Amino acid sequence: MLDEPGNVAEAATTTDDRLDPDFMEDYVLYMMALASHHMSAEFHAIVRAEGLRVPEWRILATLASYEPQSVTQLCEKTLYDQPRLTKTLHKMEAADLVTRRQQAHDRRVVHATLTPRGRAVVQDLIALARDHEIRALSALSSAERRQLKRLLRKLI
Amino acid sequence: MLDEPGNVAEAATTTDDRLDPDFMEDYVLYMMALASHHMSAEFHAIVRAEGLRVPEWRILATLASYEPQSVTQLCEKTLYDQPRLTKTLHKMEAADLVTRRQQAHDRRVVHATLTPRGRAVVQDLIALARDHEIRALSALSSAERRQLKRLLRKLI
DNA sequence: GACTATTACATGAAAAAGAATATAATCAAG
DNA sequence: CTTGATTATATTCTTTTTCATGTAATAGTC
Repeated sequence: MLDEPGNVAEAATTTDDRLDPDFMEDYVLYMMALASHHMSAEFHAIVRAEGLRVPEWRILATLASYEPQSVTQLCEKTLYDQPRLTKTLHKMEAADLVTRRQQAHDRRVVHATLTPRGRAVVQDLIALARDHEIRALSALSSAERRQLKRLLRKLI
Repeated sequence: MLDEPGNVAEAATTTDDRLDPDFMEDYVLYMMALASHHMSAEFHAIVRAEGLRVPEWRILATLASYEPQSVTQLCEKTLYDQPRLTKTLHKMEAADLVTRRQQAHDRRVVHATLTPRGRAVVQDLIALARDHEIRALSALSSAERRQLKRLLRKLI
C-alpha cells in the first residue's frame, strides 16, 4: 500500500477544515476514558510484571472482595462478558489461581474461589494497587479526591 | 469440565472469608472504569447500530476534531497502539470513511482525513453523542458537571 | 409428571488485538 | 555521499475476544 503514487500529498495545502474542533476537548465520555486509561496504564504495567494479564487481575481483585462468586456475578462486577469469563476462569484454574465448583443446590451454577496461590498473588497486587492509587491521585487534594469519588458513585 | 463429581459443593459451608471486602468498593481506578464503562456502553450500542465498531468511531471523532492526523498522532489521541491503528485505518479506507495519504515532505508519514462519507457519518454520531452525554450526566447538577470536568482534566 | 421456557455455563469458528519484527524513509556523522 | 541510527508505518504470527450457538439444569404450566 505504500506504493500508491497517486496518493502522495504534494504540498501543505491544509486549510483548517476540521469538522468539529471542540468536540473531543469537552466530551466527558472521552475525558473519562482518557483519565481512566492514564491512571490504569501505569498499574497494568505492574500487573503484567507480576505475570498476570489485566482481565485476570480484575477477576482476582473481584474475588478478593466478593468471593465466592458465580460466573454470572463475576460478569457483572468485572464488566466482561460470559464466554470471556468462562474461558479466563478455566485458564486461571489451570494456573492454580482459582477453584471452580459446581453448586449442589443448582448444578448449572459454578462458583469461583481463590486458591492459596491466588490469595497470595492478589494480596500482593492489592498492596501495589493501593500504593499506586495514592500516587495516581497525588495531583488532587484530599477534598478533591473525596469529590471525585462522590461524583463517580453518582454516575455508577 | 462439567462432569467433575469431586468438584461439586455439598452445602453452603461458606463462612465469610473474603480476603479484602472493602478493596473494590473504594478503589478509584475501578470506580473510574465502572463509571466510564456504564456511560460508554449505552453510546457504544448506538455506534454499533450505525454500523461502526467502537475503535472506528473513536478514530472518526478524533479526526473530526484534529484532522488531519498521522498514524502516530492518532495513536496518542485514541490510546490505541500503532499496528491496531494501521489495520483499522486500512479497513476504514476500504469502507470509504477515511483517506490515507503519504506525505511528500516525509514519505514515512501517512495522514488520514475524513472522506465525505466519513464526515457525514461522524457528524451524525457527534450529534447523537452530545444528546447522549446530556442524558448520561443528568444525574449531576451543572455545578457537579463542571467539577467533574475539572477533576478529570487534572488527572489527565 | 410431560412439555416448553428460561437460566447458567460451555464451546467453536471468525474477527480482532497484541507482541515482535520487517521495511522504508529520513537523519546525523564523518 | 556512505554508513549507522532513528523514526513511521506495515506485516506476520500468536493469543484473545466476540458472536452465535450448544448443552445441561431448573422453573413454570397445563
